[in-house]
Amino acid sequence: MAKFNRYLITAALPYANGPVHIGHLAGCYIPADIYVRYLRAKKADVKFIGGTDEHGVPITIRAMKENTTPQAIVDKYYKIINDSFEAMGISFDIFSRTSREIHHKTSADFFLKMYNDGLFETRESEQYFDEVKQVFLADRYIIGTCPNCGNERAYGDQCEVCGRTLSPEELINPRSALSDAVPVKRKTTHWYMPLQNYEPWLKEWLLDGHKEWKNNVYGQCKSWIDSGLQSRAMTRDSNWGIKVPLPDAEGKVLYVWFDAPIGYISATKELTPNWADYWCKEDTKLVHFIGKDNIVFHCIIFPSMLKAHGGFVLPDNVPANEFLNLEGEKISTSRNWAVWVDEYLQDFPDQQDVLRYVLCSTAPETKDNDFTWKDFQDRNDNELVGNLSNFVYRTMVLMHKLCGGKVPPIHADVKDDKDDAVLPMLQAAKQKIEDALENYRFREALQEMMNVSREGNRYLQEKQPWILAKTPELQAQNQAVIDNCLHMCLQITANLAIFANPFMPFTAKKICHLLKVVDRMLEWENAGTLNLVKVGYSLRAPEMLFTKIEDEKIKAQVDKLQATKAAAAPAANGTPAPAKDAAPAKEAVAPKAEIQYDDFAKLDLRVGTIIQAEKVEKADKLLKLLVDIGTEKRTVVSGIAMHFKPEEIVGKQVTLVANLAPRKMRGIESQGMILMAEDNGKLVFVNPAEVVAPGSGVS
RNA sequence: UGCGAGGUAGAGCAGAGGUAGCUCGUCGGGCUCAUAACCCGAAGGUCAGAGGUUCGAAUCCUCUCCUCGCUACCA
Repeated sequence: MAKFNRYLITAALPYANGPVHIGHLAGCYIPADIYVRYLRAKKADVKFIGGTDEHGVPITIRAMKENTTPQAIVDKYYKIINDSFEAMGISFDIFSRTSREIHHKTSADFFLKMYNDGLFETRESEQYFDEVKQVFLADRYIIGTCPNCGNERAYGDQCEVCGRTLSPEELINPRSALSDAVPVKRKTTHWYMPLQNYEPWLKEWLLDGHKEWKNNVYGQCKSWIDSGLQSRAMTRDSNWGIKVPLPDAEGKVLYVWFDAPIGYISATKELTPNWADYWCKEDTKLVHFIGKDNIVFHCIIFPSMLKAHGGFVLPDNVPANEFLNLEGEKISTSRNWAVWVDEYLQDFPDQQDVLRYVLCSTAPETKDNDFTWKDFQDRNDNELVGNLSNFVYRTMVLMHKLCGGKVPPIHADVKDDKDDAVLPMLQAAKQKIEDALENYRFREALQEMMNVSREGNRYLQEKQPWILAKTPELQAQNQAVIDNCLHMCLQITANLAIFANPFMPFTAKKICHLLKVVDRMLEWENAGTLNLVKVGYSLRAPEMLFTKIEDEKIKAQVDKLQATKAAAAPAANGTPAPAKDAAPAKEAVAPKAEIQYDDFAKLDLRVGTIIQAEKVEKADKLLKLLVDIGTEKRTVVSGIAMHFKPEEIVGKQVTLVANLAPRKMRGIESQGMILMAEDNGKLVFVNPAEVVAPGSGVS
């Protein structure tokens, strides 16, 4: 421990094309946050770095499909992701983004330094090109018929139906996933990093020097290194990303896996002018928290880059976690099989610590694990409510009933073995939690913390102060025993706040509030002592730290998941579901910017009746409607043909935006817009609950 | 296909040659300060399967099966 004087902790940069889900939290962000909070409690000099990864081909493709810009996509998800982390108490010192100027400069400089030192080789290769969209295509974005099983939607790198690994050449009838065009080969030049040159060094630094790394991490690295490394392209053909800082490099950007980890450096620069202390001094302990899919990049490629560039510290550890499943199935963003953090926060307000607790205790530290809502409820009800919350509550209640609401004194003359055992128990727990945390065994640390509460309950049960209080004739001597017991219970409660703080910071603060102590009590050095609450202090009224979760709430969550399955089912029969290719089923709802009443008042909303409806020729989605708004009849073109037949909507009342600037669609001028509610892809008319006169205003 | 990690009680995990353990659930009992919470006790395992080494194997070796990841242009 003495070896390091400061800590630099990073958590994988989430990719900004979707919100974060519980798998992200369990695998990476919660362990990282626990570690960081523990270090801060020990008053260590620590910086916790995070941010979104905003480059890469998938974002550009998504933008193309949604007819928007990559920037719009990353802006949207940066906000959602950042808000989710903040609300969950993931205590980043900075949560930056790789689209920021400082990152562009840092990455470009990093590349340039390596370039100037002659550490890249250039190679020309032939890549598939989409002539319609004018972009190079990654293998993944070429679709064709699988030569093995005949699946017509096999990807250029793999067939999802038979699992066979493919190359685009093998596909029968290959076409671009973006435009359906037949891809052509085109020559392109890229800068490669010869990773094989770093092999001897990697063997020494990683294989010999870091045998203490987790099995899954070490094993995978060893396998890569032993099988021989190759040159790897560090640039791509794209116009979204960090421009290659060289002449004649138009249309070339840095490979996202080159720039993303440099994001840790840029974010630190953005955070503090002393960034170099954290990145360049040998007495800094750098730890990367990631999921198992990121192992080679963080353990082999990025360290090789740092080594090649020179002047940077290398990771001391990369405690990668495995994956979290959900109700027995893999979490899937595209199939919407996930518990989204932003939705959890809405559905379970102020219950961040429940999720933090459950995800930590079921974290996939050594193998993939399963999250189920039933387990979530059980752990909350049995462990948090039954054990922890209950101990604190009964301590507070008894203290009020039997000790006048004040911290009772210790009476040395009646102290017994059980009282004396409390201090060593707390000290042993502190030691065990420290050992576990410093070795990245978070589940174990959490269990030790809960064990303290369990010991507290047992102690209280053995002393039975409520029995002693029932014999008034012995009041004088019994009160001393009661005092000792509750004094100890209160000290245990205070210790619990310190122990719980890294895992459940919101709960730790609640305990501080109950005990009327300041947050500084949570400093780690205070753990394992018995002078945290002062004799004679009057404390607050008892409060439950956690409450049971009703069955209906759990059922609602399970139903919500099952509904996504049902929604996906029709696509599954017939043609194979284009799972990853489909636009994510979830449209996260980012709240729009606040507006003033005047902005709202500009809208002219009116109720109208549809008096005519017909399909627009050569357009699958459009219906041409004639809407009667009392004073006049408006022609409106509406994109609802997939949802309604013309004949079934004639006579319906609708809400019309009457002062929207007219717009021509398919040659027809649309004079307004009809309000629709969207429920998971299903459209529903927004109209008055009762029929009103055509032209009635809406406000 | 190859490589890596994992497979231990209903669930989640620990144990790395010497009597299979912890938390939760289940069952039985106790208690009443505490939200049927708390405390005590019990049941529940051919340690994925097969073979081998050994006085002795969950643990070491060989083979097989299952899950997940990586397999170098998904990020």
